[in-house]
Amino acid sequence: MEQKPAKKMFLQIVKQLRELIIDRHIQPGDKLPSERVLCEQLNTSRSSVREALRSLELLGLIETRHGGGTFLADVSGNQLVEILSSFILQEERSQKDVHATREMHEREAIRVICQQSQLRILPIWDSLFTQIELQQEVRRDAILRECIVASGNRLSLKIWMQLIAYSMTSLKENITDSEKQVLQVLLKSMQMGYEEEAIEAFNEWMKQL
Amino acid sequence: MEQKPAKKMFLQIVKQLRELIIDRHIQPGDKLPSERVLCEQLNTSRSSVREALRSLELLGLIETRHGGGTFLADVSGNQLVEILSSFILQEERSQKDVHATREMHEREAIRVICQQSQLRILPIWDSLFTQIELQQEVRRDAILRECIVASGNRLSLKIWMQLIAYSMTSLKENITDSEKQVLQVLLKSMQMGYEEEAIEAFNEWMKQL
DNA sequence: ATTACAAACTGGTCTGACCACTTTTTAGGT
DNA sequence: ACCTAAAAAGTGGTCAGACCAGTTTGTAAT
Repeated sequence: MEQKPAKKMFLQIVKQLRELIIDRHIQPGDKLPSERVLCEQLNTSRSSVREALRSLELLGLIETRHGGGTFLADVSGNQLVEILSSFILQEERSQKDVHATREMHEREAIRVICQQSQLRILPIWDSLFTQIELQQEVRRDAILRECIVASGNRLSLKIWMQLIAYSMTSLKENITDSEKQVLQVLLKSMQMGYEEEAIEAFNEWMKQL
Repeated sequence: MEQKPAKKMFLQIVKQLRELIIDRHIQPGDKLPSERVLCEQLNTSRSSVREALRSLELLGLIETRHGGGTFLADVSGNQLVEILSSFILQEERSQKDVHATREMHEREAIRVICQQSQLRILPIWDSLFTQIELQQEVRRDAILRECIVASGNRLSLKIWMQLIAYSMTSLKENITDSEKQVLQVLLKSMQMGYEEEAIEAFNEWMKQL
């Protein structure tokens, strides 16, 4: 049993693909091993490999050409954000930058919401507030995604989601009791349009994680 | 040709799932039809349905519980429509979003510099100030690049350079006389660590372009 | 050397099967 | 009637194999 089936296989494969890309120095535009080779090397089935590849494709991290092969997304092919992918996939030590950049997008979204009254009155904020209050299971990234979606910047959303996908932080877990207060401050400040207070609360929240 | 198999099946399924969620008023936290039901209703195979579902799972839009079912992710479900439409429908990149995102990275770099004294005392700021004063040819993007480089976030720098490449703005041209003053305010504010003043000057600068 | 064709390779889709886990139903006993 | 425990059904997780439809590569004929 060299492998623990603890987590979902397709997620493990995503991680293994990342390692494979690093180890073999695969560059953007380069070809990945074929699905059949991959499932043999990773000791899994082609279906699972495909589930992982399709996920990465929806994220825009890879391109597939029928009959041609699977390729690391190429920057030159006017895909705007693809460069991210290679950066995230290939440079392990850059987690700090990924983290900082992700927070940048989150902060900016909060600022945008604070500055636009029509965004501050969205019902989602009250809904979130209540859910947090009622101790319901709320994932951290869900809250942040709402902010970025609300901010209306699709490109920012796309960048952010790619950053999230590969960040090993605790953002994909539910919030805890100790976060309740600062989160409610954040939401209320946002609704009131108090930009600095909202940013302050956000920074406080991030400090806890 | 009533149906175009032009696009990948799993992308079509993602789209159809979106419609299904809308039509049936499926709310966040609600259960989706089972994989076996879906592949029957969508007239496809379970493999393809799974490829679509796994993609959405990596995006955090759905949750799956082994033996339990597939559920719309809490909170974020009601934004599913927007997210999917921007991802799947290959919505053309809005120049506005590119612009806003680029400015976001620039603003953040300025904030970082203001907040770290060792960045504020870099000789480059005095050098830039003098060059502007002496009316030398200085490209707008050169100034901004210095800021982002100084901020130390290499990922942000990579993203920014990509955004610049797609920007149709006049950032690649030299600064004009009318920008001199606001630029010098920006630089001085940065050196002094006056974050709000620097951001103010930056916004003023951008408004002119 | 060039061209045309065949073979090998690769992604795309589908079917069926089995396992692990959860939910629902059912049967038994109180 | 109620409660409990076992059985059944439902559901996601994984795998193996097959066939199709494109692409790439190798090869033979010109």
